[in-house]
Amino acid sequence: MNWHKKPRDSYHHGNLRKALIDAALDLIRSKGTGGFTFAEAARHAGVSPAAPYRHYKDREALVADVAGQGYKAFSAAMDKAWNDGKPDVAASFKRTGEAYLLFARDQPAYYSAMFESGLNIATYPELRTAADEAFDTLKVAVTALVATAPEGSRPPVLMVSLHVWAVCHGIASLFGRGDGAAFKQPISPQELLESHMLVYLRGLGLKV
Amino acid sequence: MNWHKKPRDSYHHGNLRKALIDAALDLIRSKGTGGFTFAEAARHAGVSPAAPYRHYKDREALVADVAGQGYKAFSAAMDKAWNDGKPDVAASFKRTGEAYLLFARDQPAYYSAMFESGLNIATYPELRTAADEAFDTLKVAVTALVATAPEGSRPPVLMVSLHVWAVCHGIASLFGRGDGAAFKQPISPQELLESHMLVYLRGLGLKV
DNA sequence: TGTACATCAGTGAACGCGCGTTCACTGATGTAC
DNA sequence: TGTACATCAGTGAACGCGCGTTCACTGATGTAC
Repeated sequence: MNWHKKPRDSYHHGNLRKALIDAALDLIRSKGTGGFTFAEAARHAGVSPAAPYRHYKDREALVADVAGQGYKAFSAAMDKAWNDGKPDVAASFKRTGEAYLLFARDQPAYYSAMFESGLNIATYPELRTAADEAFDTLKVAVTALVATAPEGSRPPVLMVSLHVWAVCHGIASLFGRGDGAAFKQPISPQELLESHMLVYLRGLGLKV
Repeated sequence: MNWHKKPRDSYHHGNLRKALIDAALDLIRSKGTGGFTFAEAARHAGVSPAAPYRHYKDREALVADVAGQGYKAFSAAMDKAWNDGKPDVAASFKRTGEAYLLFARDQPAYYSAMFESGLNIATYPELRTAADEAFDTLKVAVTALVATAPEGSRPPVLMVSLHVWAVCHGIASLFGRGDGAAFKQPISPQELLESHMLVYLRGLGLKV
């Protein structure tokens, strides 16, 4: 974990932006989204306090970039889990929901930056776009799932997608955090999600 | 909104703790959980920067107290909505879920302090207790709801309670915030919760 | 009821520190010819 | 291929400022007798 102390081999850093994001992730993990300064991130990345200004207007812009990268990683994880619905829709759908929980558990710093940093969506519209992209994967999965029902008795995709998103997010946020903030319960997040989806899909009349 | 500028009528403040909590709520609302300093809260409350130390060890202790008060207010709102299951269990249950959403919408500062301040539950065990108290109301409601099913086909109360908690929390966090952080959708939080519970309860075999 | 005294809850001045931000600078890299 | 030059991405010193925290203090309140 001493990567940030490694002396640079040249005057130029090479990839300071990435280094700053990594530093921010480290600091968010240990002190929370608002728990570090711009100068601290620079120090962590091994550069002078003036260097970050070449890449970000201010500390918030850095956090926003972290959130953006988080959405990208999240989107990729969801895509990978869905895997175009192979080998079958039911299994892929389940994997996709689990990917949501795993991301929250394994990447709590990204998760915090994405959902709890209090960044105003109006100020950073690209965050909204990035989030929508991840949500699209979920919608694709739900569309495929809903299509297994007989025509005429298919529930609306958007509604179902939002339900699924909400329940994944609720379970992940409350019970499935990788850090100390979790309200731990005797039932695991994975079990909670699975049991919920079982009941919910039965309620939709879908046999999975 | 100039209450904090009102000169005190005596040397003693009278209720500085409450004033500091109000100041913190104000600041959280405009700048986020981590977006203000201890000195700023003091200034906002109209006292010297040394005064808060009579009541709190540090800034974090103040935020923790805010979260604690938030849980109390939340618990009270849930209790009031449940109203001992009157006039009937189905209506009360629905009201209780809606109370969750309303709290998140109308008290975003409390909501942030409670769920997004990154306070470590191990450091402030009283927060866990306060949260459990609010959750208890939900469990009471679920118990009554489940009891309307024929004996032998009743789903486990804890599981259902956690499902309901998660979905309320997910909807509130993602779509139902009173501040700029909401991922607004064409379906309202209230509609989302209602449609979800309709499907979910059908899946449980409960007629409501 | 009056008084003496302990305790409580504030003041305000002081301190060192680190932060944000600017600046003129410089080393490294890319490119036109 | 060599060279001149523009641009890029850093440095490091400097600044003023506000923060956190401590301290001796003091005004207000509560209470024993």
